[in-house]
Amino acid sequence: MLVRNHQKLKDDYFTSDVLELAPDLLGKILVLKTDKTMVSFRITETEAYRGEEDLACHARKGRTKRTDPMYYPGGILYIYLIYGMYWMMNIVAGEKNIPQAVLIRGLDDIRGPGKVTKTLGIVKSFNYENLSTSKRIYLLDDGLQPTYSCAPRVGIDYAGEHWKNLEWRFIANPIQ
DNA sequence: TGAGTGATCGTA
DNA sequence: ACGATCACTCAC
Repeated sequence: MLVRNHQKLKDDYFTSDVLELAPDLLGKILVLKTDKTMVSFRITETEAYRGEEDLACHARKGRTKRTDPMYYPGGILYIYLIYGMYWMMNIVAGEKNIPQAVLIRGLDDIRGPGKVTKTLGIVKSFNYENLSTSKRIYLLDDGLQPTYSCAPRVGIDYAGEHWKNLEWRFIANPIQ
């Protein structure tokens, strides 16, 4: 059996542009620790939200209390509630003051961003959590880079034709 | 196909 | 202060 080197992903990795980071996160291993348990899943689906000019991005209205995490340097989490029911988990990307984030839409056999957070127990308290220094959540790279396909982003009809049609959703092909 | 649910933000 | 909006899911 091939033994791979599991490398924890650090700050620098996350400051690249969201259009590089979002597809690159496919295949990375998300690790979540509680007092007694540790679970891990591979990331299988992501979506990119890119700056104030992106009319699908929350930051299109500028920096507010809600969008504040996106203006941090890449590597922290941006967590928010949608439809009154579902927590969404995003990994902030890019340099400081450039609001970009990657929505985690799927892990292994978990499809849908609401199910992802429900399964992992991700709630508002994970907002601003730093993936490089956190003891309870971080990412590992074991070198696997799945091939993937692209598609338009979901649930952003309000963003207008241009932004709606961009294929900024990345779906990993099943791992052999 | 539409009900459920509540934080957020624009308009006052 | 109120009301519209919303990176969703599940049951019909």
